[in-house]
Amino acid sequence: MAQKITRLIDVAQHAGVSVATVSRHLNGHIQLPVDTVARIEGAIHELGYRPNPYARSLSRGRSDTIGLVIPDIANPYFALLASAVERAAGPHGLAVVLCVTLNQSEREHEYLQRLGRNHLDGLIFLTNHAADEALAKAINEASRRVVILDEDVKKARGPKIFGDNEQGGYLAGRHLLEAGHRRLAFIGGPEHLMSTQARLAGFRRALGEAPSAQLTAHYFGDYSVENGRRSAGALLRAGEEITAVFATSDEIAIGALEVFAARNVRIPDDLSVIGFDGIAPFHLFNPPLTCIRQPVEELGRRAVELLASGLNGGRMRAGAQRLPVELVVRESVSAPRNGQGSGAKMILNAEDANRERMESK
Amino acid sequence: MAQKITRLIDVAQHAGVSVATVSRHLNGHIQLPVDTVARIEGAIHELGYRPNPYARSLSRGRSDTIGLVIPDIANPYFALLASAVERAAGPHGLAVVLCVTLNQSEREHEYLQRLGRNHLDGLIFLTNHAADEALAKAINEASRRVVILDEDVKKARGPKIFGDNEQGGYLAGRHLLEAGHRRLAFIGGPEHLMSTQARLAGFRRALGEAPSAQLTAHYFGDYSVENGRRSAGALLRAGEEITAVFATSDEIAIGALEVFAARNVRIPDDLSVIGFDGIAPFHLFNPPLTCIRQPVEELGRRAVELLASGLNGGRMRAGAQRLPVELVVRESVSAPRNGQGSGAKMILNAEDANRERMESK
DNA sequence: GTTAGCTTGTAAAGCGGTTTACTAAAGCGC
DNA sequence: GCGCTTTAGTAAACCGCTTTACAAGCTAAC
Repeated sequence: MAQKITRLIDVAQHAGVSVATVSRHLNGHIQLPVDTVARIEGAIHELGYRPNPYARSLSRGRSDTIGLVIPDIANPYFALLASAVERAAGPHGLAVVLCVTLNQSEREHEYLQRLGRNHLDGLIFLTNHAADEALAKAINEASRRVVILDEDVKKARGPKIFGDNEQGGYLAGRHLLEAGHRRLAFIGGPEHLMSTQARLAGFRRALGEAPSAQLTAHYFGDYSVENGRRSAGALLRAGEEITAVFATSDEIAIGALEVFAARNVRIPDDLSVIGFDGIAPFHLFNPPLTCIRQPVEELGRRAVELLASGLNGGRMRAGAQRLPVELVVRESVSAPRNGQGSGAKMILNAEDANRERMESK
Repeated sequence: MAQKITRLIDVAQHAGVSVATVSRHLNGHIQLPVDTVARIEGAIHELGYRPNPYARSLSRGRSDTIGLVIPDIANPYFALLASAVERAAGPHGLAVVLCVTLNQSEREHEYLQRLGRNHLDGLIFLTNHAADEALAKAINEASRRVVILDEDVKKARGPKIFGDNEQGGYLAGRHLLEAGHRRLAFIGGPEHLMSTQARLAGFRRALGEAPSAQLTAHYFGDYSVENGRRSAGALLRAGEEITAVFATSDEIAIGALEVFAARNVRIPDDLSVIGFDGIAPFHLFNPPLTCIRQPVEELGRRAVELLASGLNGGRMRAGAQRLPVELVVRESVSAPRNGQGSGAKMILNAEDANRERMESK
């Protein structure tokens, strides 16, 4: 119980050498005769020595620790990313600490500062809020040690890893078009985010390929269930004759589907829906949700590889890598009912409209 | 760029006092005249000083950091728990580091060792694998600083916080019984885990209240999708005339539902299903899944409060606290087909979805 | 006036490592 | 045997902060 914690000096004494010798041996800075090595290793094993990470970090001025900056670990998308990062970091001898920001730029700056003070060796940076010049500036000052992941930080230089949002939007649009839809709605994340813009751009590119297709409505908001609900509600209220919706995140899709279910909008008979991200168990939904799947684990892995190579003095070439996304066809997209008609409009009766009004306060 | 990082000594010099004075002021160990305080605070602010956490930890012999030991952060259940722990820890001045074990006892011991070496001040310990005497022993040696969460470690003393698994099993069983089921199956986690045993015991207690009810089959395995698939497959293959299944985790339920869907087993017409945990978006499943919901966030919060009080020398009374679980009625349970009262089936789609929305706020 | 007790501070010894500067001993060519 | 280079190893400074031991200056009590 009251046993003393083994220190380097204990190992040294036990092995009959000095602490410096043990330290340099441990860090591979010296080549020792086999019997000395044996004595040292023996002592370490016998005493159960483990270096004190705080002392080590203090002394070396680096910690072999990277921070994973994310908005929210409760979100399964980020959780999966975190898991991938964790697993990828180990083999590089890097520990990772979770830096949850709740999307507050104050906290983001805080972690950037930790990087600046060398309390963290590198950062994998994922932020979800609108452009922030100060943030970009802070990132650029540390550029060799941060990789931007999943969502762009405008004006920040340095390496970035994204899913191919534009292509994802395009695939979603084309799939809907091929099913025969011509009046489409887009429920996006925050309007000025790269991910939203790229998904929208890709979606528009697809629509451009069918002369009669039009983006009848679009909505923006957080990547949240609440935004999904609100936007879906607004969409129904607007009464546009929309036959298909592109919900650009798992959370948005879930919120929208809740509202559609509550209003008895049948998917896909009344309305086709396609999602984005594809982390939630959509294959068991009613109906199974067609969506664009992001390569979440690959994103995390790549970010670590890139950062690790940068920390080892490797050249991290600035600029974005876009990893391919994938269309997962399930059952939430079918041909529009009357070629043009929308069930959505019809089912919105006076009572629903009233409730809408109440809720929107 | 090449600016030096501000150290305590810089602050001291700038304020015209010694480092000890600044340090003691910062740690509240001294009461200084207002003008001295003003000079110190001014210097700190002006120089943008932040203490080096490694130096601080090294010097104080503690880190104000607790470890959250969990099997897998990619699992939404654990992710939600982690999120709650994170949020609860902040106000106590505690940082939390994620200790992902992948259920390997080697890693669990590693983190326990870190605790023993004072690299971590406390541990919230969640393990999912079968009993391990050595683990219990290691935990007992540090008992004042670890709280066991969610799953028991047998023979470990000290504070423990669980959902009320037995009551959850009971509620599930009673609900199924009330719907008229008499031949039931149980798909559990690892057989010797407390959570599995308690859920099974509760389930059996409920069945005991209906003379003709019997637990026709039970399966054990990991809390994994794969186990859900395998057990559901075995269940169908066995050909028992089972009318209802209790799937004891989100993952198991998902795996089982996949198999049922693939085999065209209609839920609830052919088979009623009730789940456990209730983190996944089951309200949008086909059909919406009835389940027992665990108070995940409350579990995390309580664990932190308990640990924090223990670290402050408070008395952590040993023994388990069991937080109440909740039955969430949806549509995956109905009367058995050739049983009586099939008219009781609910068709409350809209209303149910609405309630979901209210609840999730 | 001397002793005692605050108040406001200081100097310096850790905490447990890493690393630089240096030495003693051995190896080697001639 | 002599100078020169390796090899094997040491002592001590240092990383940035906390904390102990102590001192000077001032007030109050005896």
